[in-house]
Amino acid sequence: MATSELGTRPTTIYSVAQLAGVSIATVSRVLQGTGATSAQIRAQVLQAVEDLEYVPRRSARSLAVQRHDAQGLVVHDLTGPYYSELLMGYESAAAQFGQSVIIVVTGRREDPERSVLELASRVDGLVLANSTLPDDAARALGRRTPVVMLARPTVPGCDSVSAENAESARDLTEHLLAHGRRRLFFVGDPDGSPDVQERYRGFTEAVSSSDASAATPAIRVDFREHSGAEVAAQVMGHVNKPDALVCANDELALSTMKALQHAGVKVPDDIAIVGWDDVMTARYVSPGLTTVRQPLFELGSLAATRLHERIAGAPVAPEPRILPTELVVRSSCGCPETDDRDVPWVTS
Amino acid sequence: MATSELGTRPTTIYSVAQLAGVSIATVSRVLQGTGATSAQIRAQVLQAVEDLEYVPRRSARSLAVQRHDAQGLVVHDLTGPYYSELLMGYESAAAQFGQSVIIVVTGRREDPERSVLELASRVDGLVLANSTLPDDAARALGRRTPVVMLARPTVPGCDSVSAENAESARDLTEHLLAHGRRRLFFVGDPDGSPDVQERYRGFTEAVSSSDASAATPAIRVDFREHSGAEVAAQVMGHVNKPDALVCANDELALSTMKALQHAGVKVPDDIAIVGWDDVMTARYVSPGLTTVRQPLFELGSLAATRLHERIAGAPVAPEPRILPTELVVRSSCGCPETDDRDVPWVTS
DNA sequence: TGCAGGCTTGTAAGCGCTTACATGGATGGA
DNA sequence: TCCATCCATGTAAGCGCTTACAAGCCTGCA
Repeated sequence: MATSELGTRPTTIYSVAQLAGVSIATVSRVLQGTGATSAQIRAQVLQAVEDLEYVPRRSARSLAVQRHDAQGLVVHDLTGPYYSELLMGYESAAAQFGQSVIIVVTGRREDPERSVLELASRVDGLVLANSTLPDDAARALGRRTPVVMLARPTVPGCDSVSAENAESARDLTEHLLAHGRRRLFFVGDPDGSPDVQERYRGFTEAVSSSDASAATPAIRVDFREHSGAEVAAQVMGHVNKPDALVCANDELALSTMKALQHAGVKVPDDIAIVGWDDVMTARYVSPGLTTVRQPLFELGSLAATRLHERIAGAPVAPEPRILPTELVVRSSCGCPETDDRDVPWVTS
Repeated sequence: MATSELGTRPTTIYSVAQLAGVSIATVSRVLQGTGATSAQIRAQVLQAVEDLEYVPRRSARSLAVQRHDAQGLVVHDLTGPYYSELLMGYESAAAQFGQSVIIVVTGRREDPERSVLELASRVDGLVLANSTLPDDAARALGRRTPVVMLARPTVPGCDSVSAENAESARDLTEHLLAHGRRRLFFVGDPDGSPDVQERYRGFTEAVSSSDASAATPAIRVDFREHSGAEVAAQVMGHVNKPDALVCANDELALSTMKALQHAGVKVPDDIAIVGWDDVMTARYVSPGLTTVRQPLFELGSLAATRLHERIAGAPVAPEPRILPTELVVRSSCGCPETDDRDVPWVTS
């Protein structure tokens, strides 16, 4: 019955020990389940814990055992469906291991590197998503604490997990080629993130091993929704209009599609459009957006798992873990409108 | 140049003190900026810190000062655009105060209450979103540590921040009534969350102060996208079909709209549909979804700020803070299709 | 020249927990 | 009946940091 005022902090292991009539070592042992304890004593201690509503201070434990039971997740931002899925997967796996997750968003920090360093001092390991820290900073960090890179190439001393990109880019591009498209543009900035870079690579590989032509370089725009108008303008102004656009992600693809349609362009008849991520909107627009689904939840969960293994002492994996992706064909690529069967609002 | 092996943990305040030739107290003082220090000594210490790549252990500091410089954010899940915006706002504000944020998702925990308790022991305060913990648990927590309720009515001893609901529900409903709609259904489970409950209240108030009729009780379905088919089936099977649906959120509204359209119903001609949240998809579907925009980023940021104030010693606010929402009129309500001006893909 | 008072720095006592080691009582075999 | 063992518990030494207090030095004024 600890009706302690807020601000009073009396309930420590000492209070419990005193109430239970034992030493603090015994309390610790029954709470941790380490060491042998008699049923009698155990019951007393547990009773005292309950009466006092005792919860051990984490910081004291962390200091004593030199472990935080926490993981740090560092991302550049949190916008869009990409990160919420990822985060769900991450938190879910971490919870299973009894790990807390502390998240820092570097995009809004004045000094990301010191935020991360400071984070490192309160966790047992870190997951670094792309565009958060430069490689050398990541490597330095990797010398200090376990780190796993997310959606980003490995650096020495760090693990890496990501979703497949180049191959699905090839598939997607070849799909467009099979539809007879011959003037393909890539939309997105390959220097913006490793993901986009890989997608661009797959795209160019597929195009150059065909008789089609691609606009080189890509239409370099920011990842986000607001870029659509700009892309449409560039496309419309081009002397030799494309007949297909491979966009670096769905937000880009969708806003471009809308802007184009707004300007009177028929999608996919005049221009086919495809993207990445399979966001919710992709199945709601008309035509449905052909895209690539990434196993985001699994990716997050894999990152947490790998980090946990590293923390537990596993060595750095020599090879990056790459999760397969899945082509989701709808009709923005030129395929016929399907009679939605895999869509949440239709009972099968 | 600390090329320490991973696993060696030698760099403590003692190493720094030794290298700089001072006492640990002095090191602590220059690092904290507390107490007077001579420029000479300060430079030596800073140099040693740099050479050793020293970063203080948080747990030791936390133990000593009885503060974590961390806030806990407890949410039920993380799906959808709702939470990513909120989280962005939260993290952003917390970062400004130098607070870390630890997040726990109760939806996937076997024992939410003890997860939160355990969280409480590593932060200085908590924000509890709706559907995470029962009121009595929240109140108990509020006696132990500062807590701010998010999108959820206040309980004694806790603060509360949320977005306006009932009033915008009234506005939305009256808007539908002004379009001549007379058989309005509410879709969503008022018992599911305080938000929905308030929206339902606003809805019924507006309907009952008009000559329209409402189906009572509401069509009670889960918040999520997959419920659309079920709603459509119920609507279609109804002896006296509605001419307008007020849905508890956009996912529900959108999937219902799709399912209805799939069944040949014209939206908005046969049935008008409106929702809540203004998710990305709302502006991409056809007809555009009329909805209510909540200031999610601000809400998150406000929660973090209020919690920070509480931690700093401010008393519990007597009144909940309620952020205004905004009606976003598109055409699913029966308004004419606008020539999109406020939409990201159109350059104004 | 002597001493009060102001600065800078060091000393040491915690913060609350874990755990190696010491201790004492009960147990069982000779 | 005695002693070696084992088991349950207590004692105390940290973990790495902060901070109240003591101590030493220098300055300036009487």
